[in-house]
Amino acid sequence: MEKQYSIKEVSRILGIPKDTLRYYDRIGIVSPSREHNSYRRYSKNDLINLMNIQIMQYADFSLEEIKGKFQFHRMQSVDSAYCQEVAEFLNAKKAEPRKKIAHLEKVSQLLDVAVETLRDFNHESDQRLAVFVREIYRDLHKKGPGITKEDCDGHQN
Amino acid sequence: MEKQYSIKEVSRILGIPKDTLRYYDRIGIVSPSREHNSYRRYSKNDLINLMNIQIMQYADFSLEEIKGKFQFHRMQSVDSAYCQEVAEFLNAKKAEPRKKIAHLEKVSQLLDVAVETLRDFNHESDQRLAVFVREIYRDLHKKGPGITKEDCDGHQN
DNA sequence: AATAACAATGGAGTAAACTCCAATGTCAAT
DNA sequence: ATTGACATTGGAGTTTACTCCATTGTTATT
Repeated sequence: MEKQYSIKEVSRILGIPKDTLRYYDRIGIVSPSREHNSYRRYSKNDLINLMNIQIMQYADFSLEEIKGKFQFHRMQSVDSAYCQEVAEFLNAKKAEPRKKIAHLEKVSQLLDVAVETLRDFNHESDQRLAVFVREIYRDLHKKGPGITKEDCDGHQN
Repeated sequence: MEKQYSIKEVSRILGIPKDTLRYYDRIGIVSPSREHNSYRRYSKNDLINLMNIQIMQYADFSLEEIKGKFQFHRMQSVDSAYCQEVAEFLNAKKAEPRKKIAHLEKVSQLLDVAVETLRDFNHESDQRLAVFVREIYRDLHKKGPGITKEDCDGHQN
């Protein structure tokens, strides 16, 4: 007979709060079986699913996506067509972290230059800061706002 | 006399919805002066502040942080002590995007390996996937959960 | 005077993923 | 039988940055 786990044990083992486990049950993400007294009994499979969910969340998948796109029992039974489907889904998601990294790299540079400029002002860092800010503005509105700090400081109707 | 802008003009120029501008006013982030009729009148300085806010948001600062840490008029008047203070704050923030990038890079690799493994299973990619997942688990709980997929699949009390 | 276009306000709703609470039920040990 | 630790539920609250709405006021034009 396989060991079953109480909600408290699962919480301790996986580091997921009990309330969160109940929430997952509620929204149908991991719904363990129940004892005669209506206490939740988590199977080892439930634990594996929960671990998979933790990994997915680490990878920035929403619970909605997790619920909609992943049926772990189908993956465990090595359903080849289904594996291809999931592979395609994951493949499409690969663009997301790349985009975020590109964004964060700009932020990182921006902070570097901003700190430099604030620490001891000089024309070189000030220029670089201006360049960054313009670049960000281009990102912000795909077409620039038609106004910049300089435009503002200067004359305009 | 400097030109003043109506809320609609500001919205168009900076691409910020009118409701958002009113919201910023409400929470005291940018509170323009008012006309006799209580209409908001944005000065060029207000516009500059709003642009600075857009940049800050791009750099993942919350409105709370923006409101609490940045007083643009103090920066414009080149208050040296204040500039140092802000420089220190920004400097401390530099760790954040770096950490996020490190995280996203792992996610990116994870997706790569997961897709590879799902597309055509082989021991090499499967191994690499296992290694990644373990690494993520180490990240998740600074000390591992004392349980892994393998532990689960195998025997255990 | 009527209409349209703009403005104001307070307050409610939205998203996501929890998190907390009160009331109640169950179980093991004293 | 009573305590304490554990469990259940429905429902409300949290967070952040908006976003929407209904009602009402203002301005310019017809």
